Amino acid sequence: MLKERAEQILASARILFGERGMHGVSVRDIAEHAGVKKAAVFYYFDGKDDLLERILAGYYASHAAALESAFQAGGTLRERLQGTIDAYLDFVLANGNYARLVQGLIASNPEWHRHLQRNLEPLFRWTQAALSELSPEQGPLAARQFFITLSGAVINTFTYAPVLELMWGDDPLSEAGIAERRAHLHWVVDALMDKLQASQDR
Amino acid sequence: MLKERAEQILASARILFGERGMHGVSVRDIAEHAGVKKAAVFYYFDGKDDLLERILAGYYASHAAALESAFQAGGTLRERLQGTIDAYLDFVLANGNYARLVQGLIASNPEWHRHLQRNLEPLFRWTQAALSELSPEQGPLAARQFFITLSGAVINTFTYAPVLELMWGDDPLSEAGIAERRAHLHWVVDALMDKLQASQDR
Amino acid sequence: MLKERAEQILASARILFGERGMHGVSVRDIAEHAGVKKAAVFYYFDGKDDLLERILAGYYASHAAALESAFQAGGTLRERLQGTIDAYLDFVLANGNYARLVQGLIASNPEWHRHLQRNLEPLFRWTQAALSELSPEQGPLAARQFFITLSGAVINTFTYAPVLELMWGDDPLSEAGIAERRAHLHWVVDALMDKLQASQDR
Amino acid sequence: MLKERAEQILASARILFGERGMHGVSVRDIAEHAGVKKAAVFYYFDGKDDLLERILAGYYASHAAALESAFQAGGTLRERLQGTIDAYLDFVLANGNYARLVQGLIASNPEWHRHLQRNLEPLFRWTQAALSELSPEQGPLAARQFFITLSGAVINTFTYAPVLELMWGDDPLSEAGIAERRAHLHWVVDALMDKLQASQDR
DNA sequence: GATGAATGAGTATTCATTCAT
DNA sequence: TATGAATGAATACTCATTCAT
Repeated sequence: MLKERAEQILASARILFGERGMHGVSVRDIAEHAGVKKAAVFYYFDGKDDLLERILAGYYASHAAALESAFQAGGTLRERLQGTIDAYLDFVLANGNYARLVQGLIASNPEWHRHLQRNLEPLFRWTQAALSELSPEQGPLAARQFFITLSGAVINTFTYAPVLELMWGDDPLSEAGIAERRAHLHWVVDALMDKLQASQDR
Repeated sequence: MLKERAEQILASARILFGERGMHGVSVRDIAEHAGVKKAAVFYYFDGKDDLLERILAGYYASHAAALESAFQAGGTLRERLQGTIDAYLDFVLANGNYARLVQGLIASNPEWHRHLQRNLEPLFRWTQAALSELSPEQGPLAARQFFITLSGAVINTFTYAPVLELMWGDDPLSEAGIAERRAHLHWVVDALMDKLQASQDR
Repeated sequence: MLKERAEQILASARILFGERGMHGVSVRDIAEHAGVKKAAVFYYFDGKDDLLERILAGYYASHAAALESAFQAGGTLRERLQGTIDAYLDFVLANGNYARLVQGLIASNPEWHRHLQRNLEPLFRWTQAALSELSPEQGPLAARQFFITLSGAVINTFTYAPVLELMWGDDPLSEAGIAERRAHLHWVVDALMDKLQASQDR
Repeated sequence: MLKERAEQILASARILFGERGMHGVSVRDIAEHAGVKKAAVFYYFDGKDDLLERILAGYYASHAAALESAFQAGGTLRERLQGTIDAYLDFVLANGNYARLVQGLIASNPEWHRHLQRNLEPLFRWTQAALSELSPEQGPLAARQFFITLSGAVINTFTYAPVLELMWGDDPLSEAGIAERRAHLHWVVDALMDKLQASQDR
């Protein structure tokens, strides 16, 4: 779709924004990383904000697509939730800096909140729909609470990773690390579903 | 301890850094917010980094203190974990921008990772010690996995709040919102402990 | 080689650094003197240090070239020494602020010593080579002593000039002044050579 | 005369100005070096310029005194010149940073030229008086030419020292280095006097 | 389609100096 | 006699962006 040149720039911006956050990266940095003249960045894009917007748009599109198919897969609710967790994990894994970028943005750039909200919305709607059988609309077991808890559990895997690596010595995002984390999250979902269904049965 | 003027400046920095992240705030902003001349900031502090360092130091000290007493309280493991979750929640609640500041820093300023790690360390050690009875050293049920999951569940309550507010219309950090969240987290801890103990008994 | 604009800036820096020393001149001063916006200075150069470095590099290159041909000219040792003095004098004369710049740097900016040394080195080596027939390696008549004495005698002509002008009323760097100084230096070289050869003959 | 505190500050300023030049030293640096509060510097002195002025005044007074006695000693002209060179050398040696300070000032701070001139004046008058028997008023052998040549030969010993040390490996201002230099300068004076008297006799 | 040149507005930080106490 | 507090003005340097070519 985009010219090769533009894709190059976008890719560099994606990497750098993810690593150092929007404010921590200059257009010069992006151009240099992309092996392109600074003015080219402005030729292909409408500036730094545009760059970020497109990166987010790309992420959101594939993020939503990834989760949608998981949500809409067949099987029990539990299986679909596990599938969604897997899809989420796989997506963030495949889109290296997504988690850090969004988290950094959410935590430090109020001007992007509305933007982020628009794109978080579908994810939330799906969670809500998926859990509607078991989850009340309000209260501590409402879908929205699980939304926060589970997305926090997934996202933090990635945002905390560089700090945890310093602490543990080994990389939490290595293949083994991710496998362990995935098993843990599955176990957590099981635990939550067990209890949710138990309280339902009562 | 610090002079009134310095306290004033530190408070402003705490607020602004929390709202917009370190890079998003200029010394000028801080000075203006504090009602002080820009040069006064440099008179009382050694620059922006020093300011951030002191803010973090303050946070960490009270954060650690808050969690320590919870970890070391009596009662069953389950009660102590619930107490810790409560303490964590209360701490972040009382230190408005702590979560956003740290999360923004972790996600966008690699140069602060080491610093953050030093102060996350005791928290992790305590979790590990607390869970040692039930939790294996390695694998999906290792303490470190619960550390990520639970701190993510707490932290995200706050970092996602402004975006969720846009989505839900009501403030997730209102008294009611926090009460609901707290109940949810207690329920989650129960769910996890139930399953952990069940697998132990087998 | 350099763009006109850059040359302009460099020229202004050369003048101002020479007049007031590195620390005594701000980038603003340079920009104003060059009739250029301050940011343009940073567009063309990597900052103040870069500017100084290039000025020095330029000076050194032409300085070395000027002295080299004199050292390597034919004739008796005495003639070659006289030629070198002339070349030195002519060079400093043609590069107005060279002497003041270097002297100011040497006397007040330790961080530039290494840099200055690297470029003084070839000059010293040549003196040493030139005098090797007459001069012992060590002691009061070693080449290095003559190096200091003679370069001091030349350099001081220029560095002291503005103060001497206040004292004498007439400009030591006027054509007549320089002619007188040149004759004096030739006389001095003759005096030194006479005595050096006399002690050799004995 | 001055309070101990003031003397302390003056001493520190003397050292630092000599090492890094006036512009390279801040009042803060001086205060810290002197182990005194910054405001104390302004209490005892009228600011940075005043400090420099007093340092120079002190130097000049002792400089003039040192040379005066040498000039006015008995003996042949040659002996008196040698004595003066010795006195000059000894003075600069005893007043470590004098040469560097003055040279740095002369080469980079036009505003101090008048000041320096006033204090160079007596030195020049004495040289002129001393050489009046042998030296014509005008031309290449005028006293003023010898003034430049000889003071340059002495002064450069000190200003170039740190750079020459990098080049030679050993310290030109060590006891041995100075002894060699002193012998060299005596030899130079002899050479100049020999030739001057020879041309006189003709 | 691409870019070298240029810049206005901003950044963190330093510094000599003043002054109330 | 001293100094902590305070600051206006300056400093080197960065940056997103524009625009003529």
